[in-house]
Amino acid sequence: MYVTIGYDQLATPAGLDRGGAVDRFDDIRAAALDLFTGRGFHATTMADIGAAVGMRGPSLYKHVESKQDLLARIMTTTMEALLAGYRTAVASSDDPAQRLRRATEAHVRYHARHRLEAFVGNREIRSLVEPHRARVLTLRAEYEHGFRDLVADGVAEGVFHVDSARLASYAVLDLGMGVSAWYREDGELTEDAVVWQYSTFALRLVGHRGQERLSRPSPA
Amino acid sequence: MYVTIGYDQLATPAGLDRGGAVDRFDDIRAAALDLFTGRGFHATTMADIGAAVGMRGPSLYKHVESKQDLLARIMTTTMEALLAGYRTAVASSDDPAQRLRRATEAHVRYHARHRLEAFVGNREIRSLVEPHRARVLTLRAEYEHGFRDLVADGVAEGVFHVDSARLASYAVLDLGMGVSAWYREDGELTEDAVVWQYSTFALRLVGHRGQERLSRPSPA
DNA sequence: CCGTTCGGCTAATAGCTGTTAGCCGGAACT
DNA sequence: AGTTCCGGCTAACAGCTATTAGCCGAACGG
Repeated sequence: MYVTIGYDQLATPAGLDRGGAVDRFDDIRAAALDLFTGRGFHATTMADIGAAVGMRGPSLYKHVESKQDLLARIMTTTMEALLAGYRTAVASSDDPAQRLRRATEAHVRYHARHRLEAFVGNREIRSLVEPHRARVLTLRAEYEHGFRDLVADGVAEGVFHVDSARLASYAVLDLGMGVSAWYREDGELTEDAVVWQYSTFALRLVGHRGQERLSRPSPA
Repeated sequence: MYVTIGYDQLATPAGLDRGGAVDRFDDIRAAALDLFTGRGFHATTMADIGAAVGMRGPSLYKHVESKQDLLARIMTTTMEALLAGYRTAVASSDDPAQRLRRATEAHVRYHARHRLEAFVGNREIRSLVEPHRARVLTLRAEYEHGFRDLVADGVAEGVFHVDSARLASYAVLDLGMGVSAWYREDGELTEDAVVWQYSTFALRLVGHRGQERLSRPSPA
C-alpha cells in the first residue's frame, strides 16, 4: 500500500473551513502528484486520488477538468519552472564555468526540492496526450539545448574539454533526473550538500580544471 | 502510432517453418519489450503485443504465462546481465581507476546495446508485482553497492576525491540510465565513442587525475 | 490413414476505467 | 425567508482489460 505523506494534514479538517486560503484544487493536485510518482499515471485511478483527499472519484470533477489535464498541468509548470531557473542562472555571470555551475545548481536544486514534480515530469511524457505532449517536448528540447550551448561555449573558450558537447550536456542533465529518483528530504545529505557536489561533478565532467576541492568554500 | 522495427522480419514467413531455431516466444518477448519501451507496461495491451507478432491477444497464452510474467522475465534477466558484466569488469584489474573505468564501460555498453531492456528495467519496477519486484530490487541494490564500493576503494587509496561515495556512485549509474533513453543505433555517435566518453566522465567525476585526454588512445 | 498435438481463432467472463447525469444537504447571499 | 449555488454523493454508461473456455484446421507420428 502506498502511503500519502503530508497532504492529508493540509486538507481542511472536516467542518472547519480555512477560508479558501488553500484551494481544494491544490490538495487534489498534490495528491495526484504523489500518487503519479508512487505508482505511475496509468496505475493511478481517479478513485485513488479522491480517497487521498477524502472524497469519491466522481466528486473530483467539481474541481478538475480531467485526469489528463491534471498531468498536463503538472508537467508544463515543471518544465517552465526549470527553464526559468536556467535563465536566471545563465544571466548571473559571463564566465562559462560559473554559468554551468549555477545552471547545474538550479537544475539539481529543483530536482531535489520538487522531486515529485521532476520525477513525474521525466517519466510520464509517454502518458501525455497530444496537444500537451508536443508542448512539453518543445520546452524540454529548449532546456537541453541551453545546457548544450553552455558546454559548447566553455569548449570554445578552451576551459572545458569534451569530445561532444551534446553527450556532456546529456550527462549533466541525467544527473538531475537521478536526484529526483533517490533524494529524500529526511536523508543523510542536505539539499545544499547534494547541490554543491553535483555541480562540482558537472564541472569535473566537462574537464574544467581546479575542481579538486572537496568541500564548499565558506560563503565569506 | 507506434512503429515496430525489426521484429516482424524475424517472424516465420507464414508457412515456411525455420525448424524452431527461433522460438515464437522470443518474438513475443521482443515485441513486448518494444511496446513496453514505447508506451509503457500499463499502456500496452495483450492485443497490441499479439498484433506486433501477427496474432490475436488470447493466442499469446499458448506461448506465454501472463503479461506480468513477460515483464518479470525481462527485468530479472536484465539485472542479472548487468551484474554479470560488473563482476567480469572488476575481476579484470586491481587498480581502482581501471576497475571503475571497466565497470562503467560495461554499464554504459549494456545500456547502449540493450537499450530497450535497460530502459524498461529502470522505469517499470513500479509495474512489477510483488514476488518479482523484491527480487529485482535486491539485485539492483547489489549492483549499486558494487559501484559504491568501487568508488570508496579509490577514495581509500587516495586516487579518487569525493565527499560521498554514495552520491558519486549514484551519479555514475544515472549516466547509464540516460544512455538507454537517448541512444540510437543509427545515431551520429558509435557505441564505442559513447562508452569511452562516458567512462571518462565517470573517472573525471570521482576526481581521478589524468583524464584530460580527449580521445581514446589507439589500442596498440 | 487415423489420432494426437500444436497453435491459431472467436466468444465469453469478470472486473475495472474515466467520465457524465442527476440528486440533495447545507451554506450564503438578497 | 427564499433562492441560488457550491460541493459532495450514488447510479449509470460506455469502453476496455487480462485471462479462460472451447472450437477447429493443419501438421505430424505411428
